[in-house]
Amino acid sequence: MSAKERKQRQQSEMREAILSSALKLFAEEGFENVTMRKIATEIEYSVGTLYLYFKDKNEIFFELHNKGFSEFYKKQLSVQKIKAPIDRLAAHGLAYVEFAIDNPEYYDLMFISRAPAKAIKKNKNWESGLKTYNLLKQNIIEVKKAGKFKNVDIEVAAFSLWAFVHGVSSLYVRERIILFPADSLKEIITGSLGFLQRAY
Amino acid sequence: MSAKERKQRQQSEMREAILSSALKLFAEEGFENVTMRKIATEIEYSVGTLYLYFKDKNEIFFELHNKGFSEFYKKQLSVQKIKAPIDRLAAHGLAYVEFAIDNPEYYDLMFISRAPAKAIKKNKNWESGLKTYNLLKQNIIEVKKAGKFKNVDIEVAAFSLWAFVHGVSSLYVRERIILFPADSLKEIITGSLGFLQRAY
DNA sequence: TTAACGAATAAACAGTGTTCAGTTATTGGA
DNA sequence: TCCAATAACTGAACACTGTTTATTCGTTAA
Repeated sequence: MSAKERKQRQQSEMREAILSSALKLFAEEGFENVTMRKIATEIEYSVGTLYLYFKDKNEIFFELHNKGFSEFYKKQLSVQKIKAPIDRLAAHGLAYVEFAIDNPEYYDLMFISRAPAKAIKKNKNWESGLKTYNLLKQNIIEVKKAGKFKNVDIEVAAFSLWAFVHGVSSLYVRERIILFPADSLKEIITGSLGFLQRAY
Repeated sequence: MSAKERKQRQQSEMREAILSSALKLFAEEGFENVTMRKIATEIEYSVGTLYLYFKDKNEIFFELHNKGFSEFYKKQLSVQKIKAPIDRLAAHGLAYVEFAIDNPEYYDLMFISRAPAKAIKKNKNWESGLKTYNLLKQNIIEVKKAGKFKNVDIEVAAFSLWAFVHGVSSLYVRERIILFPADSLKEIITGSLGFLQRAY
């Protein structure tokens, strides 16, 4: 059945082509400026063809959302080599914010935008997000073992830390930190990460 | 010149009518489902008329954004009657998150959505936001006087606290807390506000 | 060779924000 | 009271958006 196999290969190649074009436009022009027609033009097919490979626009961005999470997880893992639990947790938070600053479009898609969130509910594929969240919880457990975080529920601590780094990241991504002069921005952000360590 | 005065009054009445229709639709159907044609139908005028009173759709939502900030500020002020600085700051944070939960559309417009942010840059009217931010800083200063928050820069502390409550609020508003069962949500949020107090 | 099937297309649909020539209403002076 | 000038309003049209579908084209299997 090599004919069928080729068909399947061609199909997944087409999906891949659509995704990488979408990704390119997405990075260049931002989420809101990516249209189905632009993607179609980019891959040199007609608009209708896109709908043979993806249910709708949300499904395309849901796939990019997954790609984002995969890179995100990789970045988080790179921090795990740090031995001291407390330093590791601090680096974890910094890595989180750095990802958002370096990949604002991805971060938007993953944690702010509503578009792919709709697709998530159906696919119940928040799995990728859970994996990184469990990494965080694991690091908190080890900090607890190291004697800090006494009398703090793990769930509460994890959510709190997440909320904090997400707060910093989303204020940055959605440009709500205009208050601060651009050069003091980095200082404020790292300072604020240091601030949270007082809660340890 | 009472004729001119009447003209001006009629003009501002029309703006008000447009805004309250937009607000109504906005609260009922959410930001994305409010169209210029729907607003026009609501006030029983044609679409074109809207553009005689507002430059574009963003300008309408920029005004609603201002209304939101006004209510927001009121809510923040209600906390100022608390005498003990530390309790007051805690209540301040809680009031912030409560506002977001009770007025998700407003919160979205004020701190997440990109639409009115475009209008902000031109009108440089972030003033309303600054007022509430200064309130926060004032409360931090008083907590410092009460002997806490030693060796912490006020700017850093203010940004950190803001980022934290915004993190909680925006995760809620954009529905990224699906992880947690609905009934434990409140517990998590209040618990997380308590967590931050460890940094005091 | 031909019938069947799958892939790709292009036109059309219903919706969006925005513009602007044309119509109507209101005004203030003769 | 009449009439020009001005202001207010309209709705059709424009250029877009995502999505659907009848039709065409190329490939495959008998």
